[in-house]
Amino acid sequence: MEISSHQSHLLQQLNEQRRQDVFCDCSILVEGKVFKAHRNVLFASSGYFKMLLSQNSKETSQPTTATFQAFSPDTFTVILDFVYSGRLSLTGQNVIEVMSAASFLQMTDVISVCKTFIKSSLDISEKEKDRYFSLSDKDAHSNGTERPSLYSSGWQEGSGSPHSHLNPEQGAGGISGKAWSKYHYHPVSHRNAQQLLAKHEQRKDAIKKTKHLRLSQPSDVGHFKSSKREARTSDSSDHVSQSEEQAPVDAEMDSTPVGYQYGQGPDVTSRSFPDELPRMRFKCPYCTHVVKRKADLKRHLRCHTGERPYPCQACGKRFSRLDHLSSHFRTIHQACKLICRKCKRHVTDVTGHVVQEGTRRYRLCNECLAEVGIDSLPVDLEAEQHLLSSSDAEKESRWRLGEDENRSYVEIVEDGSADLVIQQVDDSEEEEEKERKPNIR
DNA sequence: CTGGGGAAGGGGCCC
DNA sequence: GGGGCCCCTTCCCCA
Repeated sequence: MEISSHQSHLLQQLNEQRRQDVFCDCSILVEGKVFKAHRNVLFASSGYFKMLLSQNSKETSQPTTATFQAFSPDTFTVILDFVYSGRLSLTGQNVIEVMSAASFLQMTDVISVCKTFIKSSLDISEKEKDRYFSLSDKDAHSNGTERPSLYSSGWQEGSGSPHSHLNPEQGAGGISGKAWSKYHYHPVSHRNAQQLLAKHEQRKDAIKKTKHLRLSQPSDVGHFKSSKREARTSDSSDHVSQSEEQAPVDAEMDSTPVGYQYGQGPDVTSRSFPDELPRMRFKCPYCTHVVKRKADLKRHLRCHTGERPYPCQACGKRFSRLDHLSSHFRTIHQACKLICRKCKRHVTDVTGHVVQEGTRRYRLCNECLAEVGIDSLPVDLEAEQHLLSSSDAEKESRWRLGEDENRSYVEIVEDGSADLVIQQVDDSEEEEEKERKPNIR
């Protein structure tokens, strides 16, 4: 006969002991703040502590001290509260840090939930963006107060938030992997997020198979960055560089991202990081990349999630970054290089044409085009007429490509960039689009 | 097979 | 934090 309340009761008791510093035999120092805990609980919850404490098991008579500066006390509070309650207080503000810390501490359950949280938020974010972009209201973009706080609902038990799906009755049982299933985070579009994740991974596999193969080989991690980048990041502490050498890199989402692996050295009782370590560094939970700004990490995460929120309205190709889209648009569709590829003379849409040869597009003046033979080279009218031939007048007004053929090169560039319209669309559309445009790389 | 060029994409960093 | 620029690497295509 099993008494279901026993687990939660036991954990509650342990949590009470922790709060009252009863039988606590482990001190964790995070940026100067001391957290008291029980070794056996930490051992059971964290791969990092398991390794740390197992190597220190012979000295059980002495209290263990661990020191961290890789994450903030607030973040560790969230982690420790989870360890002792099974409840993870995730918010949009802390999820990156919590995931990074969980990666560090090798708490796979926490990582999984953080992943789901991020994925779901991205999905919600996309839908919200769609809504706002469809309004074509620039004010809505710039005025943050009008946008819903996508992460405002913390994932806390009994929060009453529509995004909170923790059942208070399920209380403290979630510390075991089996019981964890009770604590699935089910946001508005959890299922969509999972599908999105799977799709992103499939696409990423197809597109970047080579890179992933390289990434998945730890021995090659050191060659992942260019020499310049290595030099740039060399100011990082030993903490980072050592981790990059040790941590197995696996870009697959379904695998467990293993974070920093400390505690393997002789000094396992106390582990401090060098003081010169920048106070806040953001570690990618999927790879060993570390950035200084959260925004950079957010941008970097797109290369793992495969999120491409910026489609080119001219050709449908999607980009993960706005500047890449702008660059693509200027290069491909705006025909920045208004020179004849053969005679190098300046040409306009009147005096020359864009021709397509294989996958290459370039301009030839009418004279060179005649020399080469206009029949031998298909004139690529699509790029120039794509939008003009559209029946959508609004689209035509947005993408005034070649609208004024006498306009100077500089003018075209400047005005064109101003006309660049970014549209955010649902991923399901992308899949259909991908089928329609199989040549998109 | 090889080298050059174009394009994409990732990171650092400034505004 | 977002936008944008610069730099770099990688991949692909072509001569």
